[in-house]
Amino acid sequence: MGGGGPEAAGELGDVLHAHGLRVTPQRRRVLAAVRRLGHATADDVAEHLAGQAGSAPVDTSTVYRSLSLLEDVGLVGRTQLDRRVPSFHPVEHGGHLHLICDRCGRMTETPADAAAVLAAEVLVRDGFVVDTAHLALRGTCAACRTLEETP
Amino acid sequence: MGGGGPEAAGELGDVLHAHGLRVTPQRRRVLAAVRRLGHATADDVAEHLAGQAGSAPVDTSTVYRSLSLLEDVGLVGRTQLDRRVPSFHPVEHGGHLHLICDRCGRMTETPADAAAVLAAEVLVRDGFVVDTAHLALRGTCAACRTLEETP
DNA sequence: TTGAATGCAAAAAATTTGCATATTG
DNA sequence: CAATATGCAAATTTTTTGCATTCAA
Repeated sequence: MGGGGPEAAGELGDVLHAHGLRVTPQRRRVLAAVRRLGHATADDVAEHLAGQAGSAPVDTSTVYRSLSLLEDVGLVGRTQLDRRVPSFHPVEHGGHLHLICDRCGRMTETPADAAAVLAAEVLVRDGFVVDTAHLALRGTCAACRTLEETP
Repeated sequence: MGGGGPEAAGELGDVLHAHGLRVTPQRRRVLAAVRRLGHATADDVAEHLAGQAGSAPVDTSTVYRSLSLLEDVGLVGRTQLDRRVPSFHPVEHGGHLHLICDRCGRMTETPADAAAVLAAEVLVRDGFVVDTAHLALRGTCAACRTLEETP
């Protein structure tokens, strides 16, 4: 059983379709790799796929192209975990961060993947799993900042 | 206004000293550039410095070395704003993040620079300045995770 | 069928490194 | 002075591109 799950494939198809793009085994495999690895560099993904017995490796250029494309459609995010190269991570749907302005009190939302790096870093450093779905950030919003800077 | 400010130079000296490193004009200028630009790629920094009349340009390799070093000592952070290359941004001092476990309620601290990326991203995307000094993250701590996974 | 996607190979970026020389502490 | 940092040039590593061929819709 298990492993992958049909809804994942369906989701990929839906999303790519919605953007007028095609579903190919390479794209499926690249996405699966990112999900499997949690967070991985382009090279990690390529290596992972190359190591899969029974399937042909996926060309580096295709890996890059797929990752960028998956990023475009919002299925993966890109961050800087390693100091050198960016790494990619699956974007879990559903969450937004809440931005709460301490001046005007207004609340805005921003995609949760902004916190992916933070979550990853805190996980590595402290073993703490951040609940990004319920993350509220306090600070100063753009409007209030403008007001402050032009008195 | 003012720009720059003497405390900045002092800070740089203190921090580098604390790490047994030397203060050089190049490092000072690279840091100043990052602070001036807000967020910039290595290339942006090099270009910015090259454009300063009266001072010699700083070699690319020195820019890279300085940025990495400044990152090591915590004065700048690195993120992936652009899709291609990482960008660097000044790290504002001041805090630790609070990690609050929803299971056991215990609070831990972790260096604030973990949130630098998040802050930079939210700033660019939403124009919202996150108050990282007062940032509390909720989630599950390492200890509780272990308990859950081995019932 | 038919345009989009892949693989391959080569090019373009980006980042790092070795070493002589200049500088900092 | 002694040790560290810079600049320069070359090497690596990472990412992108052009094009013929293959494949998904």
